[in-house]
Amino acid sequence: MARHDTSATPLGFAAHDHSACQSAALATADRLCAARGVQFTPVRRRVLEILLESHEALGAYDVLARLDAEGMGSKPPVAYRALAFLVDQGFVHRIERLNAFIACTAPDETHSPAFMICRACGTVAEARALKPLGDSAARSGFRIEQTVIEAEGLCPDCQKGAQP
Amino acid sequence: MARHDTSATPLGFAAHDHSACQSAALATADRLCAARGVQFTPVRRRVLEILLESHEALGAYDVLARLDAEGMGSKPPVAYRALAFLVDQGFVHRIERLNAFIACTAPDETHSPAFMICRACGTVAEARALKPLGDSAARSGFRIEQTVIEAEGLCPDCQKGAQP
DNA sequence: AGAAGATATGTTATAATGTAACAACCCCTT
DNA sequence: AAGGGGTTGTTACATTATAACATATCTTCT
Repeated sequence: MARHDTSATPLGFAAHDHSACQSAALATADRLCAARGVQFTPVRRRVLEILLESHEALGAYDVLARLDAEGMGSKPPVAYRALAFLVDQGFVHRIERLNAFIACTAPDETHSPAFMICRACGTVAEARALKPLGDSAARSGFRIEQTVIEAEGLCPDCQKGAQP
Repeated sequence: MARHDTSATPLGFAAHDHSACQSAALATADRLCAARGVQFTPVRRRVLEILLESHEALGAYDVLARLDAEGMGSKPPVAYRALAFLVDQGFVHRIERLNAFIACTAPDETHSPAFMICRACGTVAEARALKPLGDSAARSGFRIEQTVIEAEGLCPDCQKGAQP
């Protein structure tokens, strides 16, 4: 936890303009919610902002703690419901491996995301997933609706740091 | 829960000889533990047997309940430790999406597994994973050590059953 | 504007999942 | 038999998550 510069923080492992990416994501969320006729309420918006600000995977209780500090809700269901909404709308992804949530980097495109999780620094980078099962699924007759793809390893910075 | 025939139950979505697959998996585990100089203790063996018998993904507390019923341990750490051992040795996989564990179908080969999880009946089938990130990882410099690949959808049987 | 219905939030309470820490035991070697 | 490594037993607790119901807010229709 300590990734709060206003700009030029890494997105994944590449530098980017952080504040621009934040406001773009919020604008996209505004637009899509309006288009879909769903409510982008203050709590929901604030939770998305929290995830965008930190640009890390945060646990539901981390998010809740921030909401609580701001007087926006102190009980687990408040955070879980907002997170469920954001995940449903595709603005946030759940990282199963970490029981955590992270803002989507491309909320305006439907995509099957994949994540790279650094086991040393905890950074999570989103990537585009390839078809991970090839035709095993087709051959077996299984109809895939959604996939979880999460790679764990060492990010470029932490490799330099000489972790085993 | 209800998949306990002694043979010809589906492995994933294809029929197979269940009792043969069980005893083969146990023999492999015996052999590998001996080769690796680690102890295949009664609790560890029993946990693997439980997972092989059910041939489903079971939660840690499901496993614990069975151990308890047999007088082999009643406290969570007993189950969690045995499961951690089996996962370390590659005899069991953890399904992140379900917080559950399933016996590996190919414990003698090192592999990066992928799973197909039927959302209707809960059956979990193991498949071989393809490289799910292509060169995103290589391009970004991320060094992958382990991947979680879990597809959720409908198995062939449940598609017939007309789930939406 | 007002009422009805749908949606969202607040709250209580509890369920489900997972682990740290230490004591006791077992087996093997010295 | 003493010591050491690994395994198990147990206590206690931490973390993650949800059901259920009351209240509030928004939306739509008249």
